[in-house]
Amino acid sequence: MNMRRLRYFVAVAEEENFHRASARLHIAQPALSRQIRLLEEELGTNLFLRLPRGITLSRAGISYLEDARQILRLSEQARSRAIAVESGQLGTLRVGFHDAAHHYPVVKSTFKSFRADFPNVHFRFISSSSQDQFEALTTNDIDLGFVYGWEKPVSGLQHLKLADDDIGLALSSEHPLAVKSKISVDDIRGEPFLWADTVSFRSHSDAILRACTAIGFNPNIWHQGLTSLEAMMSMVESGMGLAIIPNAIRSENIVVRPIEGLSHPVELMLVWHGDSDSSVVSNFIKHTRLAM
Amino acid sequence: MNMRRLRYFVAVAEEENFHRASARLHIAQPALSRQIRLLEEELGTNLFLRLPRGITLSRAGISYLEDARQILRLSEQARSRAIAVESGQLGTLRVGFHDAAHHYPVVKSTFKSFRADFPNVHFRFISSSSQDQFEALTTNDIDLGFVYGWEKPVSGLQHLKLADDDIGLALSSEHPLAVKSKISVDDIRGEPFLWADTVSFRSHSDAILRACTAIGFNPNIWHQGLTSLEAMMSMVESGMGLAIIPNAIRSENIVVRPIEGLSHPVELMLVWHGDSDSSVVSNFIKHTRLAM
DNA sequence: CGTTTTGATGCTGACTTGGCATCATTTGCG
DNA sequence: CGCAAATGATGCCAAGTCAGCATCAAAACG
Repeated sequence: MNMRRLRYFVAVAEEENFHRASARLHIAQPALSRQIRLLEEELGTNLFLRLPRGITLSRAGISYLEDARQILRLSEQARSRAIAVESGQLGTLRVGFHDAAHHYPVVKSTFKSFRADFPNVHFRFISSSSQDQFEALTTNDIDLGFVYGWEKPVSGLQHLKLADDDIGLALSSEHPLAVKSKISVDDIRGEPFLWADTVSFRSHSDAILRACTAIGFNPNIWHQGLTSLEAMMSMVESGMGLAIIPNAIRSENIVVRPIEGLSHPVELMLVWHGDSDSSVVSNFIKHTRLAM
Repeated sequence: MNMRRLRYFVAVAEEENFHRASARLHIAQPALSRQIRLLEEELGTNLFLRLPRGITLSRAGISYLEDARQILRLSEQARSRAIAVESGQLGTLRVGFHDAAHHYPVVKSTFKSFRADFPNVHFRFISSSSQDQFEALTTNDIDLGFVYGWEKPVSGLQHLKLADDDIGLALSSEHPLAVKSKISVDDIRGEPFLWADTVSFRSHSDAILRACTAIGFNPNIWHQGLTSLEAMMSMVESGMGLAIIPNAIRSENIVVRPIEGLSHPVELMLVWHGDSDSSVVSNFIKHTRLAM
């Protein structure tokens, strides 16, 4: 079966005349006559009724005309869609997200700018830890990852640093210490602390604890097991205790203050697979660079 | 664009391997390799990523695969539908109906039998007078007509007589005359009569009037302008008067009795266009003959 | 380091398609 | 009525398309 035959058939069906159709198709009439006959033989049924003068669509032809038009439409659509996908105008991006990423303005502006230029690209968002994202990138389960922490990407992955940050003390804005612009370790010795779940935040929470003990501060961990930044902040706001979180994390009724001597640098990075030559991905990376 | 290429593409995409796909398609591997390249050139985009070892679908390829499958499915469907239409298994029949036709059992049994054998044939029913049906048949606006009356079909139309009938007197079963099995003209002289609308029933009502006067009966037309048999019968049942209708017309609480000497033969006919060689139409006619 | 796997390329013959000339039939016009 | 126009069909040939075969190139495997 040849698409050309379908095009020819549609032309003849529309003109109900071989000569006019052949002119429209820029081929000679006998060629057209034959192609229609071949199409009919291929289908095993007549598409036209041969009247003493001229032709008309048969019942089978009427049915086939509808389908032929749809096939041609679909065929053209298939081509343009493939090209749109190729050029990155159309498609789906699977993006891994560390929850903290949403607190950095560069993320919002990147998506805003990308969406303005590529409205037909769909996103699939996958919230997961940085380690899981490295994993997912190498197994090609996601196309891009917004990774947060201090881990360096594994080999074969490329990355772009989006933001630098360090940790500080989160406390309710009604807390007496909120008035101070810089907190010393002595200020918070004995204060009750909220602590992240050691499974969800893995080495992250360990590293923070190590940084604290390094400056001679042993936090009084009052409540623990919080599995998200949102949960942590909600508890801080309720006055359940203080928490150590990245400085950029903002929430109503909460202030974050640096702690003298305490440092645990963290980075927000966009990470992707090195040998992916996909236009959607590289377009996204380009927009991220522009949005910084 | 060639459907074959789409089939080849789907095979390669499914196998992700030229050799296996070529075996499945019963062609040599180089031929397949080239057809895929030609398809890619035709589309203007790569469908596969050439990896150092083997191939994978590109993003464009994934998109195109979906569309290619649909095109192939549709193409096969188009063919089988055309053949089904050709053989009369599928399609639409436009059938003209004189309202009286529904009172003859042969109509019901014809449709029942036809529907059992051809469940995929759709009907479009068009209620219209016999004259309008002859017209519609010649202009190919309907495929079949259930025509009622005494008019002979115009030339170029073929017909099959389904039922013979004659006219009689319709009266409420509570009417004193209902006990008589045969009515004489003297019985009904002076009785109030319901009469059909002379426009809707045209020459039909004239002819009946002529038949009445021919036997010296001048009906006392009390109410007139009824445009359907249903309306007429409803009025008869209400005791508004008597009516002259075909004997076969039956309704609850109404009896129809022959009138001595009065005759106006009417026929129910199936009429169709002589040079239509459509299978659906001829199948329907065959079933009608069987149902008689 | 040779063998296997996997895709690409060059060449040739067979099939497909289009153009040209021509035919057959019907219709319309003087 | 007879001739021209309209309309589709057929025969033949050249150009294009496609498949098979042999072969190459690169990478992986043992």
